[in-house]
Amino acid sequence: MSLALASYETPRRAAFSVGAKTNPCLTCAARRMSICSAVEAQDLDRLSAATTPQRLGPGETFLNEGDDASHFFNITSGSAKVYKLLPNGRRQITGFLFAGDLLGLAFNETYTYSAESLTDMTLCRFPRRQFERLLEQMPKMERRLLSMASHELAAAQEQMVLLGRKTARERVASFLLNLARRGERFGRLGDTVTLSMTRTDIADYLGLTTETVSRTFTGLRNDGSIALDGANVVHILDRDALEDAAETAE
Amino acid sequence: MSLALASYETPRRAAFSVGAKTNPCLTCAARRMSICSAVEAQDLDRLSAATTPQRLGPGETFLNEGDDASHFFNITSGSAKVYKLLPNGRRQITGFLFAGDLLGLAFNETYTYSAESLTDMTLCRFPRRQFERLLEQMPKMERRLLSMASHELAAAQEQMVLLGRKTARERVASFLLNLARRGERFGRLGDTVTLSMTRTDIADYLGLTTETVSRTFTGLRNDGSIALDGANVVHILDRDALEDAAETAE
DNA sequence: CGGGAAGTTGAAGAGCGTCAAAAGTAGTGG
DNA sequence: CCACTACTTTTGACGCTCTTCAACTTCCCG
Repeated sequence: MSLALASYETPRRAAFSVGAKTNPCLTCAARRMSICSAVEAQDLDRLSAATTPQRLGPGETFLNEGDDASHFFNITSGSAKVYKLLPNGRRQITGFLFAGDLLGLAFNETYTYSAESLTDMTLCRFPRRQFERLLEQMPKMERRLLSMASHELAAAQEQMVLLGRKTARERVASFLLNLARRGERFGRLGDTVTLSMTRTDIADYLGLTTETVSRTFTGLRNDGSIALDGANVVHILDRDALEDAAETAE
Repeated sequence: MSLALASYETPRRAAFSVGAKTNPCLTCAARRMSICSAVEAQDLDRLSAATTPQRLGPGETFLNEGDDASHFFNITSGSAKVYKLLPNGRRQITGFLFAGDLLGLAFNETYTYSAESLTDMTLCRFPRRQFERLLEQMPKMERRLLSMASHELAAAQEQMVLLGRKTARERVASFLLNLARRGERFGRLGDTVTLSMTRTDIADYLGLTTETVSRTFTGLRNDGSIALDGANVVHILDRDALEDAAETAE
């Protein structure tokens, strides 16, 4: 659910070494960012035994709102969007997900949202019941999960402020800054952001239309706050200006 | 965070019998709705030993965004609003809270939102560290907490759809239906809703202005979907019409 | 009663959405 | 390498919903 940065290109190697003798979790680039970091080395085998690795190309729907919540997912590489639809086709993207993010934490019987890959993706897929049993046996992992859920809750509240009370310009500026911050947390430079989602996706995430998002990008470019290198690479030229435009609290 | 119904008037007796010999949790009207329901009777003493009861009148701010997250709260009666502010004074209410709801689940060092009572309130106040220690000792309670957090996350996503993609009329209709449903879950009739919050609060929750909320109420009344008995009591006359107006998924 | 807050209603305007078309970009195949 | 197509993005003109500003009404508590 956390906002995030486009196309996570792992500095280490790819998520799975399928068929390797060593536990794949040990070499998983996403491990340190996810719940797995709370799992002791000797428990990793039980974790990896429960999981099925899965590879997806871009644009694949791998989770459908309303379906039985049979599985729990952990993204190991790539990015995805999570969304909900209204009857007449309006769409709200509730989050973009990246390596380390979790998905399917539905304690309801059915998923309450759909998810679709944006890029090539790899993920760990756990049968839900089995995952819940593992949680009971690994209190540290459960605590980590609770901590991640509470962070997501805080992010969701921040997003409510954006959707309920910010102007188009503030929304786009906040969005870019969030992506930049996420990039920094994962060791990238904070002044360049690569977008793995379309303008329509951004619009559906920010509660705007494609046209307004596009116009707002243009406006920020004309102000000298950002520069666009193609449609998908954004250089932050004037961070202070962007932060003023975002009207972020704190 | 869950939407909810105005002025929780407990069908049993008030939350605390201060100074009683028996454990106050045993007579707590909020127990069955909260995490405490996952605590064995013999553990209730440890729980109640950690808590300080607190009483508030209406309009008291008991939690401030940015303050040290020193305590964790459990509402035992009454209602409150949780909100975030933007620098220029704009406000987004991220939720209305009622008996059984939790507050202060910040795994950050500081609160990320403020909270203010709407009515007379009682709450249980736990020092955060101590509460975390109790959680470690009571895995069932921790699991219950995780389940509540994931429900809140689903509710937050639903609210994002409302804020990002619904019209004023759809927002107000959804809001009223949510209150009505919450009322039903707590044994009240689903066709009358008592509002414990002002029009301004509703507006700040729905991402609108007071005027628009007021006009929308009037519109729904003129359609015959609702009737207003004073400003704070809403009778749902035509539930189907209201559900159509809400454009809820599913 | 009376005064202040909360709610309602009205008129005008702004910001964003809608509709339409042009420009840019990527993939495909001759 | 270029042409062709399909899609995404950008830009423009216009309209609508909701906001803003203002006045009036209702409610409530002393």
